[in-house]
Amino acid sequence: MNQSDRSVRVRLVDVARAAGVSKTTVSDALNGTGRLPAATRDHVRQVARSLGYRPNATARLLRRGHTRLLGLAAREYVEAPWVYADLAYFSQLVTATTRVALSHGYGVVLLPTSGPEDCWLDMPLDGVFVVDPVEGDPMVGDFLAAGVPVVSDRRALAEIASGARETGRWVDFDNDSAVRQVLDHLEDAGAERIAVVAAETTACFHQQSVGAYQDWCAERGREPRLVCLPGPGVQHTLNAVGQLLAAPVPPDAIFTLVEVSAPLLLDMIRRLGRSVPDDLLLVCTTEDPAASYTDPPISTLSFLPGETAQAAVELLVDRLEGREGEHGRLFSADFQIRASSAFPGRRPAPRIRAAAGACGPAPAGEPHRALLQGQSAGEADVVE
Amino acid sequence: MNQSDRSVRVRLVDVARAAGVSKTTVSDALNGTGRLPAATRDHVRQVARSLGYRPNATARLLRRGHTRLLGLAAREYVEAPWVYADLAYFSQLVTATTRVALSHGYGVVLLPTSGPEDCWLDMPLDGVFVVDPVEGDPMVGDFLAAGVPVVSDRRALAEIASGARETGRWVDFDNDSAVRQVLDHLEDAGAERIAVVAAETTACFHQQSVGAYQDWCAERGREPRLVCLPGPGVQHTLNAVGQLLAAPVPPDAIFTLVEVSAPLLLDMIRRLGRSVPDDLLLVCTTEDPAASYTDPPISTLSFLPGETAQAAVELLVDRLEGREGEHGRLFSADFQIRASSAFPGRRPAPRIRAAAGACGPAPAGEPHRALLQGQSAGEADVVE
DNA sequence: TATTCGTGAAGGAACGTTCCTGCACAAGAG
DNA sequence: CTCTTGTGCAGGAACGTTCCTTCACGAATA
Repeated sequence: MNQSDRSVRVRLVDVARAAGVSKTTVSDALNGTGRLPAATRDHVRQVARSLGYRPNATARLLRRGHTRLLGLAAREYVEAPWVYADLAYFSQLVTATTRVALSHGYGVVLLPTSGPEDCWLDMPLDGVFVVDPVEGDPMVGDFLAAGVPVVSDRRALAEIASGARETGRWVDFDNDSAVRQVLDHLEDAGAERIAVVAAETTACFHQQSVGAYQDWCAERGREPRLVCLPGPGVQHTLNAVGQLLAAPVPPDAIFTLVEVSAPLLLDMIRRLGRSVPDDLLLVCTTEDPAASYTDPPISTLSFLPGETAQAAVELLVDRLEGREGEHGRLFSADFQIRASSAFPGRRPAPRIRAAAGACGPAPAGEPHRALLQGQSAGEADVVE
Repeated sequence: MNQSDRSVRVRLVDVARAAGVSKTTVSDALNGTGRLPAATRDHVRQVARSLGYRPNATARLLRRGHTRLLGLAAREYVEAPWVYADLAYFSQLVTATTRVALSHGYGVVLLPTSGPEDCWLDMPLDGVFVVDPVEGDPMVGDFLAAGVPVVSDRRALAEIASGARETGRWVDFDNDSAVRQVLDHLEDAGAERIAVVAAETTACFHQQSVGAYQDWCAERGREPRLVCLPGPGVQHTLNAVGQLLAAPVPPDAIFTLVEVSAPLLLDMIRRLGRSVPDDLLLVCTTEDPAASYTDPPISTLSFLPGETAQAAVELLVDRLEGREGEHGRLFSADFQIRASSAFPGRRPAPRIRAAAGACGPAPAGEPHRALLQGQSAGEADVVE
């Protein structure tokens, strides 16, 4: 957009002059507004076309007061920018966000996760979706202070800037309940030494999940078998599993909290001389549909990036367009039980299963009550 | 950005009034421009901070004349929007585009692939990267006509709007050469019945690749064994492979042109009673690093989404910032030969291998000459 | 004939910045 | 004392739209 371009670019007034009308008339003719006879409208349109006129988006935006642009930031790996494209969760989240935003007439801008302070404020955004914000996230604070509506996927961190005019919206998952659901299932299936593979990040998701695992073990007097990966990449995960299986008393179930190619993990386990599900039960946290096509099919825990993104965008758009809807939405993870997590020939004990999908803005505290109840009492909604 | 917001939002003039100076002074103080003593500058800055002033991005953009926003559109599945997030190629391309753009100070807007005519022109973009444009792509034409620089990943389609002031830039791959490289390799390894799994799309990439395969077969008097998938998804690919292997005289090598989870494919082939590479050689077009961790590791053909995106963005940014650099760049695909594509105990014949990586704006026509030469003569650059 | 009414179109003020121009004043040079 | 030079700041014109207000004019009505 340099000097030569600028001078050659045809503007609204140029069309007006060429058509022998005022710029108001041109604007009205092109936008379908105002009171104009069809003849004038057509004439102006034809002149505009022949001159190759294209409205300047920025000027229009300035006048209209909104940009119809939503920001999307993935904050999890702010400090050590892992290539989050490798994670199906993120790429599905990005795609879904874009699709839903577009269906509401909004474009999506991928935001920098780092950079000069405040640099994100230079972008003309109507609203922002911050994925996995960090503690006291400055980005969230900045946007709220600037009056830009924010939706984040962590309820606890949504309302950072307490003095701001804006108040953050949120979409969240009940991680604790999800992890317990998987662990309970493995326990019911007969597993006695459940190992967990997690990542060594400060991300809310991992912290909460690992915490839930440790609590669950403590409640039962079991020793946690936890491996935390120092970084991303297939190799680390394979190493971790190898290490687990090489122990004197190896685990009889593995639950991965990091995204890994499920078929590859299965192949790897076989190469180490174990068989799923005969020697080892397996549950993977993954969004990769390949997991259901292996032999045996692998049980998966999904955090529904599509649904999350859809809810987030809708929350944001409602706010932007003045519809005062709900302020947040709590989801349950989707646990798909497949052959990889049941010892053959052994029938799992009946168990309560929390309903998957949205469950509304439930009150905080004891989010996994249903599961605990199911464990002690065993009423209603018995699955299988 | 409704009425209440608008009235409450603090503008440059508000700061000026509060600080008792003119808006020029405020602007200069905040931007570090003009001739101002430190005292004034600090005072203004403090007042601005205390009022919570945030500059309006749109107004600034309008005045400055550029938005520092780049558009990114994936056109391949315009008509039938396949969920391209499932394809590692696309998600890596998106990530790389974003990363490189940000490193140059540009944000990236994900563009709609369909929608009301011209709707993409409503976004305030400095330039656009159109991935896999269709024949006579209106999006490319519109942007060029509007004076927005475009870079696309198909050389042939880059310069659609012949009358436009702008002329498209491009990044491209030598598909023909890549496909022949793989086929030659398989032939050298001893394969006699090479089957290809492709997708039934109008995308340039598939058309060219399938064409290259058919030509290659014709040159040798071989019968092509081609399966075209009717849609995306794991299931179709698995079905196709199953169908191929169920033939009376099954292929002894499979080359997939569609993205599929390589470990899953391997698992699937084993379940059908075949062994890689003993009964069947395998080469997969994929960007998934998991392919190199299986047993045996799988040979892959990669179209280097990261490098492509980087080159595209740099081409675009050079143009935007007035640096008249190269007009396009031709890449070679990266063929990684691993154990899955060599019959054990058989040593492949020596072969010429084209250098991977950028090879500059080579003249069009007979792009695979090097390979053909290598086949007949066999000079220089022998690999292995 | 005077008054209303609807239609077609023009003029110009916003939107909130940036930046060019110019004024007042003080200090130094002649 | 006058002329230059430099500093510190203010005024206001852009940027290219949209949209509110006004106005002219012909037709229908009182």
